[in-house]
Amino acid sequence: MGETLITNFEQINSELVGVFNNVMWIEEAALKQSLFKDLSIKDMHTIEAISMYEEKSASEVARIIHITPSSMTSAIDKLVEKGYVERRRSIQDRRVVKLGLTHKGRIVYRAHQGFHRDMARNFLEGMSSEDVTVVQKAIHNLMSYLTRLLQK
Amino acid sequence: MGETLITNFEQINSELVGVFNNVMWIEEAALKQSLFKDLSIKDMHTIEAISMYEEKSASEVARIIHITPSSMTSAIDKLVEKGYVERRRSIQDRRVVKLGLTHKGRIVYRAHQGFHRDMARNFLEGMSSEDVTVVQKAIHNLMSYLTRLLQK
DNA sequence: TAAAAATAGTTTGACTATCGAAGTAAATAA
DNA sequence: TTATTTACTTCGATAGTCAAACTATTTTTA
Repeated sequence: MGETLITNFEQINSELVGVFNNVMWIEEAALKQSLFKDLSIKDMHTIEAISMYEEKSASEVARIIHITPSSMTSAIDKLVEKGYVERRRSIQDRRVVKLGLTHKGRIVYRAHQGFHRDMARNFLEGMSSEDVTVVQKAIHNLMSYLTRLLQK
Repeated sequence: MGETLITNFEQINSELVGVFNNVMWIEEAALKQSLFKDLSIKDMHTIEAISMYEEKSASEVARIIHITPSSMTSAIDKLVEKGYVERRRSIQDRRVVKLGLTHKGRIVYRAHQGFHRDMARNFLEGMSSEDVTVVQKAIHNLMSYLTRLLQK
């Protein structure tokens, strides 16, 4: 590895760390400045995991965001109270609670998607289509590395 | 934008979100499997912010990780008790608390740096030096977008 | 098919991280 | 010298998390 490459690696490494260490906090701060001040970034991730179309059960959502079912219960309690989420008992299996977004929940979901898109757009700023393919490979590399770690 | 490019954008967007939503959790899980089970990912970020060489005050570290000075006090209390961090009163200004890593703190700091490097290496896997430059630009785009948001 | 086991979610109690407000000690300005 | 500001700490309140025990329902099994 030449000196320039090493320098590149160091810079990429340190900016990657910078992004990871700040992105959550920035998302939280953006929420607090928005119309949805009553949501934390964790609430937002719950709403994101519930998502728009497929119905999910409480425990499925808990698994996605890595909290226990009991924590899920109290998280959902608050989101229901604030009017973002609906609880419905499943008809097929009456033990199961199906979660869905209310109108207000859908609005904030879409707004948050917009935030993510802005981030992705800025990520790819000024890239040719060949460049985009390279970046796509990189982010895919990273995601599959993390998935691999997750499975261990 | 052609259809392929749109598809690329969607995939990059969704993997980017996937990375952000999972990386903290994976770092936490990796810590729990390591020799340093008594550290949370937030403890690790505190240690990271204290860093190896330059002495930093308690309030500087608090600013870096976005917590209040009072939260910093109790975070440091625990890291001191567990033997990762040292408190020293500044001689120049005896109100100031300078923070430093102990031997054990330095070991875990280096281990965590290794974790980051592995991530960066996987991110760049199979890339030519031209590709690396492209990826470097992308991650730099993202970091400066976030920095811009942060300043607002 | 009746009883036992498993599953989905909730409640409870304990613990931890966080904050803001008030307090202390030291430095700086008036 | 006194008043103000600064750096940190203490205190009390609040929110998120978990594990264990519990309820209701479904599935298995004897």
